[in-house]
Amino acid sequence: MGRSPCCEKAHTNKGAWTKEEDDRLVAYIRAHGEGCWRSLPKAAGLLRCGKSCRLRWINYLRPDLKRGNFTEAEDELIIKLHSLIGNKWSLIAGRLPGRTDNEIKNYWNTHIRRKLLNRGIDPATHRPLNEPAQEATTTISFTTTTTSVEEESRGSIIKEEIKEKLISATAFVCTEAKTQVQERCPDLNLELGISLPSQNQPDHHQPFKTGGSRSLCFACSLGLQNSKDCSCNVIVSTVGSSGSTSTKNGYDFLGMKSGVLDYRSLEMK
DNA sequence: AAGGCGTGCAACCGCCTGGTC
DNA sequence: AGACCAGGCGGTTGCACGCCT
Repeated sequence: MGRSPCCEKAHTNKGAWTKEEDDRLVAYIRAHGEGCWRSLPKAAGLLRCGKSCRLRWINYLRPDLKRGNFTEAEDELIIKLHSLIGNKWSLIAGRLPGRTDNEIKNYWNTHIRRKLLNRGIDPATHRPLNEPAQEATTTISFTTTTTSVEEESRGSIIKEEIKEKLISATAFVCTEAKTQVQERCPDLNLELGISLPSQNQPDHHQPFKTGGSRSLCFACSLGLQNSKDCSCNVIVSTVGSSGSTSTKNGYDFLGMKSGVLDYRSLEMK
């Protein structure tokens, strides 16, 4: 059975939005708020697909959007975040108030890619262009399903090394980016600090404390409290011998607790 | 002036994920 | 457990516009 279309395509407009359509959409959302996108077009009297309405609102009509050129500081922040998390445009957009994922994605493809190439940096890997290509995807498993004590301890060494590298890389990015942007946007919350999960149950969404006992999940550290990416209090994946995962309290930072760190999530294409 | 070409950006498409029943 | 649905995301497309020849 094929996937059902998101809306009745036969009776929907496509292509550029007219002023009148924009006005209708804005008026409806002002009156009723963002709600069910599927039913919104009909309710607002628009011959548009719900997805199209959502996109138009998020990328163009939202009142908090910052139009205009990207600043140098924003450029650098995007580059650094991209080097850390790859093409996760929505996550990157989450750190740039007033910018949308689509805008950042377009800006990356049209400006930053070229800028990095001019600097002699591969925009996909953030490495010098003349550096030999490396395997793009590496999956490192340090599950404790091995029976040998030796293998287990080796796994734990690798695990610690990865932890340290992630922490230092993250700290570098956070510090650099924060310094640059804070000067221009003092109100911007740039607490990009990322900590490993505390063994203790963290108080959800408490302010990030370096050296303290509390920690936030990755999403919260990126300022995405209450987003679907937030894993505080929710997830710890434990990999059983069957390979299946189960969830308990706590946060599984990039699979640290589960013992499976999938570098595909950090892959730079 | 006009045609070709490159660039930028809005919008679409298809897939994935999480929630609900 | 699995089917279905809505929302969200990243990749891609297509059009408008400006520059160059």
